[in-house]
Amino acid sequence: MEVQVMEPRKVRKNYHHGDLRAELLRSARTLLEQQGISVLGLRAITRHAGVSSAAAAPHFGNLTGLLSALATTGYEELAAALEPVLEKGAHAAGLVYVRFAINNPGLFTLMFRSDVIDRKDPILATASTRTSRMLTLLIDNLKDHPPQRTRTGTRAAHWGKVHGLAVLAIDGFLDVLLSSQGEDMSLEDLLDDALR
Amino acid sequence: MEVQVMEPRKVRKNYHHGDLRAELLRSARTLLEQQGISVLGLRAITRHAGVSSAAAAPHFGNLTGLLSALATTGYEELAAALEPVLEKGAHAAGLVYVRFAINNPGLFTLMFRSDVIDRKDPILATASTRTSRMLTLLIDNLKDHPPQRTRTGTRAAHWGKVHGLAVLAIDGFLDVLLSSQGEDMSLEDLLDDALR
DNA sequence: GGAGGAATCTTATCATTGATAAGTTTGACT
DNA sequence: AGTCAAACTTATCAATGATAAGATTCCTCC
Repeated sequence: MEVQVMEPRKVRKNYHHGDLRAELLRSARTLLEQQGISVLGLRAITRHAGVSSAAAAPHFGNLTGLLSALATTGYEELAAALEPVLEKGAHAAGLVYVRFAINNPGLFTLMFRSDVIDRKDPILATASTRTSRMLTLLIDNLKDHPPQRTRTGTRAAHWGKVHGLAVLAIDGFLDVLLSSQGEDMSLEDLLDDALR
Repeated sequence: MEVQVMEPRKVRKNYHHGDLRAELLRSARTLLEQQGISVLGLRAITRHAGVSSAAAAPHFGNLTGLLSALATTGYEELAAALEPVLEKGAHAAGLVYVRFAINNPGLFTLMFRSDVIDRKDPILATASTRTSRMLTLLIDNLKDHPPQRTRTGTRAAHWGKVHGLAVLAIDGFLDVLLSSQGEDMSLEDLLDDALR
């Protein structure tokens, strides 16, 4: 239906979009969440944005550049969502992490698809390490003292659990777990339980 | 270098390979582990097997069919690796799970790439559910009683942790965790610690 | 044992993709 | 106003997966 907020800046006749870079990222994200990662081609994105298929090159170079930029926004959003709960303990933070994944399954998946994004892209690398540093910081604030573990072990254990739950939730395996069991339990309750 | 064991059955002149189906799966797996999932095209696989690019169609239909069959062998191998430790507790089983992922990173990744495999393929679905049933069975045998959890919650928590560690290990994030910390610790030790 | 029929494999072709060179339009700066 | 660089389009290329048509081989039934 092309919900198009009438943009006040440029008239957008033919050439020169105004902020094509941002709109390409928007289009890509919409397509990503609506139709999945497999349709996320250069032509589909530019078509959705209403420009020619070569219009992305000046802004992103190639498809990998565009997807890397999109993944970068994902890491930034995740970090922003994590920040308010930094002091609230790992349980709350785990929920935020998994909820972000469930609410943005395409984007979250893209963030860990090293075959289509360029991890050596400096901007992406910065955002990525910032987010993971935030995560380890968060885990280190943990109240329940490590029983017999290395600090690194504790970090891996928690991040692993949270990340695994996120991935399994996106792939539908948690729903399978839920429906195979008789107990009618919401996914949210299951996560709350598993993250305890 | 094309290490080619002289096959005794068919002479393999031109037509009729003998067991092309198996060889295509072998070629695909080799390429997958050697060069990553992004080069796993129909043409690359058939080229590696020394046949024409249309030779896979009679056996697998299309690329998705081939990759689904390959993923199926992955689920079967994982189940076979898990079976001997079924009684040994969740710690040992977790190690087996993650080791399988680390030793077969491409295959393991493919097994959870729902965009390139067909989860509705009956054979794949059978192998997949068999493996996950084995996993839940294994977790249910757990010694450490669930503290305050639903059984489903315990299953999700354990599978999540193990799967998350596997994924993070493949993507190199655990190495980052290890190297950022001063403690020189092997990945194996880290996993052993985190899975406790 | 040979002949037909079906399955396997090849060749040729098509639509589609990402990349890129060359040309056109626009905005910015002097 | 005039110039120049950036943004955008058009046209084209090599490569991909799919598939139809043809060649080869295996297998079964007479």
